[in-house]
Parts: sequence; structure tokens; C-alpha cells
Amino acid sequence: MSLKVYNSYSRQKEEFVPITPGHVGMYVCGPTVSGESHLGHARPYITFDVLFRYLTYKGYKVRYVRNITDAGHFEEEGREAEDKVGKKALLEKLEPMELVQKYTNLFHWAFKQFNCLEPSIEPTATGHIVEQINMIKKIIEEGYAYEVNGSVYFDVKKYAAGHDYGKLSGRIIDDLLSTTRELDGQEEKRDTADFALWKSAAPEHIMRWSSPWGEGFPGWHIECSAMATKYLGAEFDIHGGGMDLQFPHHESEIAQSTICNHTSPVKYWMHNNMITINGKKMGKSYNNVIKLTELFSGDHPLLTQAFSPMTVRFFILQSHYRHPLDFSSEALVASEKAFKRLWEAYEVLQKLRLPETGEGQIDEALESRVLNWLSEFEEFMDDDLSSPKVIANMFELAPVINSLKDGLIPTGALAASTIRLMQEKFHTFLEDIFGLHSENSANNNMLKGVMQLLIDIRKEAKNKKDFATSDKIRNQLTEIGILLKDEKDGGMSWNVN
RNA sequence: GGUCCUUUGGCCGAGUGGCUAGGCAAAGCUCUGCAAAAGCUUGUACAGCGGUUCGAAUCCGCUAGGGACCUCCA
Repeated sequence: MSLKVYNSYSRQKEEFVPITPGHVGMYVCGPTVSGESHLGHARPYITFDVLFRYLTYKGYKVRYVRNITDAGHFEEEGREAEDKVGKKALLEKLEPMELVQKYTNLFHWAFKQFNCLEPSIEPTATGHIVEQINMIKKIIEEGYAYEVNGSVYFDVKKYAAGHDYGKLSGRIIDDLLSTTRELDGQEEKRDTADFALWKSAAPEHIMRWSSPWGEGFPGWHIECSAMATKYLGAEFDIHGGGMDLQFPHHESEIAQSTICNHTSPVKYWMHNNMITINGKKMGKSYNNVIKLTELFSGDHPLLTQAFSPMTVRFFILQSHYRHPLDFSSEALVASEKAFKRLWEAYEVLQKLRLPETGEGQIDEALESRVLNWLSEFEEFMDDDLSSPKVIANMFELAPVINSLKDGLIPTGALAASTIRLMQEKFHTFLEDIFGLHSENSANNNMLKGVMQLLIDIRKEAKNKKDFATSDKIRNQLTEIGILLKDEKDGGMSWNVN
């Protein structure tokens, strides 16, 4: 079966065929480490983490490059040539690189909580100034950039004459060129649609590098072009990022790389949609940001409780990555419960007793439904990563699993091979591909031993119909957050809430 | 203003022409010493109006609401 992905560039689903058979080059726009990551950032990195995992599952050798933007861009291009990172550093009285390090560490910490795999290469913008300068030089040589007062701009009009600037983001070039917006500093540009490749640094500017055009710093878009070219080549398979980066960032990236490398850089452009809050995009300018640390601690006016990383990951996977996802505490609570129920069914499944040969009669109808649900896992993922549908099927299977365990469905109703397949598929999709894991923090042997002791005492009490003792044990455990459940067969299980 | 997207049951959220998505919540039942968990059953939703069609949540048009991008943004 073959994977189909939605290509933003062609605006349709296309069969995924890598440029080099067996290998995939994937670039994802990483974070700007001038501040703390928020819930909105979780979506692209989890989405593309799943894609990375899925491609790997499909047997591809994937080189996953995700940059760290630590050089900072303009707060408002053309208006105040302010380096975002530099400015905040002054306020916090930190060295710029100290600030960058702090937020990079925090970013890494948060996404480790989310169980995101580390990219193959995580290049930084500041570490690739030379590559960026070389690329700009090349673009000037090609005649598509010009220097003014120590800054270098990309000539969009000239580019658009021979290329389809605006195709990715659905812009009409004439509209872009005729924009009448008045911005200070625009007079340097030949055209308002032009964008900076290199900016001359004002004296107070902290982050600065020498270049053939004087002291300055790179434009925002050039870093991705330079680093993607360096590590993935002039032409690579997948470029991912948030929808809000389509224009101008990715559009400009295409233009720069195309001129520099004489080929269109990316085969498949993939964009995730936004996380909204009350219908509005989560973003600094809207003042509706929930930082990841706040999410994990529950310390935010919009949160009724803390939410674990796995709950958030599951929440994100329950919707399709190209659709907007509206956040609310209620929605997260629902996902938390759903995830818990699914995970418990998964754990039950892994411990399910396999039927002996000839034990009971196979329920053909059930068997074929189960096999169908299982085979759809991959089918759905192949269809542009339809994780919500896979999860829906898992929930169809959960009652089957629980009923097998409780004896409501006889053990022999499903063939041993079917149950084994179910175990395998759940493991593969839930853990390897979706990247989910147990949140049961009680995985230490000492607690297990203590719990076994309590369970034994409670069983004895129950056998003696000493319900006062048995209830005391259960109730007090409940109070400290351990849930004890009586099983149908007289056994007991427990989990930490 | 320009370009594009979207509007599904109490809530979240799949779904692009005909077949029950799913989750959470709610109600009833079964199991249980009681409870929890689990299982079973129940909802007949697709913004409004009109059109195409044998048939539309799904295609087209209009109206209304929401949103994204056009500026740093995941």
C-alpha cells in the first residue's frame, strides 16, 4: 500500500514517491527560541514526528532536519530593524546566546515530554551564517538580489517574471506588487514585495556578523534555504511547517532556493493547521497563549486542571492535522478520559490469554470485523495521515478486547493468530507510530510489592466477608490516587490516577 | 480591502453523492457484598434559503456567522 499526502503546492493528495528510492529527506521549520513554546507549537512537531515515525515504519531511511532559529528576525521588517532575540536579551539582561540556550533547552525538555523523537539533524541559524552569506552572494550573482546601504533584498518582481511566485500560498503576484502599504524603510526596496536576505545592523543591534555588505544579520527566510540545501540537497522530498508560514516564509524560501540551485527545492509541501482557542489562532499577538509549562502544571486561568503531555498528544492525534483544532479545557478532559480507557484496553490486550487450538468456535462475523478494523489502520494512515480514523477503529476494538478478558466473548471466538495480530498492530500504531506511552508513574518494583501485599490482605478480608477492612483499603487508596478494581474472576487490578 | 478556508447532535471531532465514524457527557440496563471499571442499549446532527440529482452533510449559487494569510507567528 502506498502513502498519499496532501501537497500544499499542488493542492491535492499525491502518492508519495521519494526522489531517492528508500530514502526520505524531510525538513521542518523549527522553533524561534526567543521565548517559551506554547500549545500551538505542539501541533507541527507532534504531527511531523508522527510522519517521521510513519515513514520509518514504511521502511524508509529518513533524514529529518529541523532547525533552531536562534538568530532572530525583525519585529517588523522594514520598520525597526530590531533583532527579536537581541531585544529581549537586553530586557532580561542576558547574553543573547544565553537566552537562546535557555529556551532551546526548554523546547527540548517539552518535546521530550511529548515523546517526540529527536530529528536527525538540528542545525542552528547562527551556526550557518557562512552558508547563508554564500547563498546570498550566489543570488546576487544570478541577478536576483540587490544591495542597498548594506542590506540585500530579493528582487521579487524579476523572479516573478519567470517563475510562479505566489503559487504555494495562492497569492496573485500583481496584488503583491501593487500593495500600497506604507512602511518606514520601504524606500530601500525597489518594490514593497521584495524581502530582505541580509539586513544591515544598527549600532545598538546585539547580534551581528560581518559580511561582504558590512555588519549585519541574515533575513528570516534564508536560513531555511541554506540549511535545507546543505543537509538535504538542492531538491528534497518533504518540507513541513505551520500553515501560517506558507506566506511569506515558504514562498520566499522557494524563490531563494530556486534561483540559487536552479531547481524547485521541495517535492511535497505539507502544512498543519492551527490550534485555536475560542476559535482564534493561539498567538502572542492575540494574547491567548498557553505555554507548555502552564499546560503541564495547570497554572493558567483557562485551565481547570493540569494536562499531561500524553493527553495533549492524544488530543492532537484525534483530529486531522490539516483541520483547525479548537482548544478548551473540556475537550482536553474528554481526551484524557478517552486516552486512559484506550490505554487500559491496550494493556489488557497485551495480557490476553491466547486460545488453545480447537478451543471454542470461531465467530466468523466478529473475526472478519476485527481483521477489517485492523487492516484499516495502515489504510487510514496512508490516506494523508488520518490518525483520527485509526483511533476510532481502536475504540471499536476496545469493547471486543474487554469482553474477551471478562469472558463476555468466549476466548475461542477469535483465532489465536487474530489476537496476536491485534497485539502487534496496537503496539505498532499506538507506541511506534503515534508515539504514545503509558503515563503510569508507578512502574517501580517497591510500589508493586506493596500493592500486591494490600491486594492479598483485601482478598482475605473479602473472603471472610470483612467488608469494613476491604472497603477501608480500597477507599484510602482511592484517596491517595490509586484506583483498585475488582475483576470478574476475583482478581484485582490497580492503576495510578 | 484582497486571497483562501470553514460552519456537523449538549461538547470535541471524522466524513466529499446512497451504507451506524469515534470520543466525552447524559439516561437505562447487566455484572458486583457495595463501588469503580467493564459490557449492552439509547441520540437520528449536518448554519439558512434555493438549485443540480432517482438520491446531498457531501456538488452549485446566494445569505448569515466564524477563521487564516496579506506583518513576527507553528
